Amino acid sequence: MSEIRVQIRHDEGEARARNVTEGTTAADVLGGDRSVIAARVDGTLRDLSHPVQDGNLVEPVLASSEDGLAIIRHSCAHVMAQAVQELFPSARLGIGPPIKDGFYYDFDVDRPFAPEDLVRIEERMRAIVQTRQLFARREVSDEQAREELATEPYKLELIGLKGATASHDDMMSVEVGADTLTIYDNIDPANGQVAWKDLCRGPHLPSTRHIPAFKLMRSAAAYWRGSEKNPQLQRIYGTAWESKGSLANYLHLLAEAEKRDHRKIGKDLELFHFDPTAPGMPYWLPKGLRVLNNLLAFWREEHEERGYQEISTPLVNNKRLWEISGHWDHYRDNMFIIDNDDEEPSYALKPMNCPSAMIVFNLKTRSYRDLPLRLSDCDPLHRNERSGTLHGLLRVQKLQQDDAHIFITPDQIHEEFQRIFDIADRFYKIFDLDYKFRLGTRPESYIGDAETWESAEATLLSILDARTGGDYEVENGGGAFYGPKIDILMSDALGRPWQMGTIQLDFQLPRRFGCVYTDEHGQRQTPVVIHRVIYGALERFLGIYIEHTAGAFPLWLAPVQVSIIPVAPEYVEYAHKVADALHHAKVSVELDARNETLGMRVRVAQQQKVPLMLVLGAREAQSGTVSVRRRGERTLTTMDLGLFVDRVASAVRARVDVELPPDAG
RNA sequence: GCCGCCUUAGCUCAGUCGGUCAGAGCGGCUCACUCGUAAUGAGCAGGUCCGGGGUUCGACUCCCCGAGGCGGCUCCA
Repeated sequence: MSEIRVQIRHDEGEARARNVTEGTTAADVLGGDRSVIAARVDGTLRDLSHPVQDGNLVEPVLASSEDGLAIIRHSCAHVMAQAVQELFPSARLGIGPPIKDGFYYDFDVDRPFAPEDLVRIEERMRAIVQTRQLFARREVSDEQAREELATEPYKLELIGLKGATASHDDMMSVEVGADTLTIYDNIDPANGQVAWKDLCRGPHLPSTRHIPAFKLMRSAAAYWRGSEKNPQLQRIYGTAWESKGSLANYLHLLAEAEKRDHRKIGKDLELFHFDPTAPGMPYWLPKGLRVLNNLLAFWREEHEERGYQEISTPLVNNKRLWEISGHWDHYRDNMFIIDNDDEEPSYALKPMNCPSAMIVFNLKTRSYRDLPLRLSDCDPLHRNERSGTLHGLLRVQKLQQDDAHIFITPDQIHEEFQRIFDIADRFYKIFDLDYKFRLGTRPESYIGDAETWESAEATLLSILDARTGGDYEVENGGGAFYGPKIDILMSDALGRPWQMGTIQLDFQLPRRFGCVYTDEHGQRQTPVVIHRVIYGALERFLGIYIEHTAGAFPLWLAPVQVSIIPVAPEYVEYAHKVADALHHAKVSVELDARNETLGMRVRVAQQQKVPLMLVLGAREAQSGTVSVRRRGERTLTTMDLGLFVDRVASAVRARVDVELPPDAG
């Protein structure tokens, strides 16, 4: 046999050359380390059984690496599909890719899976893992694949889409790439028989015994190839890890994340309520509204400083307005329409503020000297969402955006965008939130001409490139119907992404509403409008922020900033004096003089996430001091009442944490 | 909108394979204790078992319809 020469590299270190005989596999080259479950050959992930070629650079893929976990999860998806088809012979296969923290597989089945089915499937999977089936890769022609998969209509459809899918849909391309089709056989080592097989690009684990830990999570319906027009398949989600410890750790993290759920915290802290009579439309309770008002007060200060002028406009408009704006044709399904049988025309609750801003712009003749004209509008909006899409505060039907419409000349676009990005930076830094950008381009349903759209998209692209150095996503077709947009995304406690702020470029609405300004040559011009929100919807922002902080708001935002706990009834009088002093200094106080033990009342304040607690007894009453306990800390500080009031009040005003003297006992 | 699951006291949840089983803890109220930094003790009150139909001698329990919620899909701030 002839010799070939390969390079082997471990841990990003120096590559070392080695001579091996032809036909040597990646596994042979990399040695018998059990934590190596695949190979990267010249940068491409391969099975360990892949024969290396002369000149290849071969690197190990560890089970615990990101690629390794994806392979474990992908192989686990196969095991699940095999179990499902063994238990439900009529089940037909959809696709089964690895995803963040796990995998799923879609099936066309006679009836949806019940929770008990998942238990049975999981048991069968454990049995399959026990048998140590081998994953064997085999290249097949299109014809051969069609023949072997004749009973799998969805796989046949994928074969027909081969090549076209790779660029369009990552999930589909897991099954078929652009090149030769491959089938993975699961071989039972006991008898050498093929126990199961699936059309798949791979790579896969050497055998099922390399799946150390997995768990099925839930089942749900999902449209075939992600389109509502297609039939629904039944999807089972699972998770898989390189060790039992990692699985346990992941499940623990999930449980912890659930405790941060803003819906639970909102109830515990009495922030808001959803009533069955108003789905998706929050009742703001006193404490929740206080937080919301604090957010808005901060927002107003910052925006007035930056030249924004706030307006408020009608909640209900005649449908004529929505016809002019295009909402009637492009957004009607999401609008609450008030239809009086005997009266023409209809009215609708506003789902967006933009048309009203156009009307305000048109109230005067405008000069280029008036631009940029920044009109903000935080009115409540109503959007009639499809049922099944609501989600606590994160997806509501009544919302308030920190909205603004900025009328500018075309050559002011770039600078105005920079100003908006600066505001976003300032806000998100204060709240310590992570975010990323996403560009949304022209959707299927749009107004205006393609050329204008393309130039607007190009403008946004160049701004984004300059701002982020290319660190952003592009969502084709993700724009608003009137223009392309840059969205700002954040994640909830479970890592699910949500669209928060958005900055949208609009050449269409000003034209539709006949907005004009006079330029420096006395010519009438149509302004460009930027629609922008920083918080996004206040409801969603607060929901995300609750999950981010687990309800432990910073001092300036907290609904109750100081909780006062007198040690015994005879000190209640002094406690009232302290409460009054704080109240007059515009600090939000709660006095807990209930007939409960001190420990109990401290505990309640702690659970209510009150930032500061004052315990008042004989010592304090006598010396005119307060004994301060910070949320989450056990160390106490005793300080003069007047000093404490000043410190807290100024910290609240400055929206910073309060500074207390070092521990004085 | 689609699929599945869920809905019992203010909250969190037991429970009945259809028959005095409507329960617990927390919370609330009352009383006692008068308390120094994450749960003092005792007693009392509190439920249209989501709503509407149906099956049955009998329905919180089974069936159908509806509402709301949860998890996804689709759609979006």
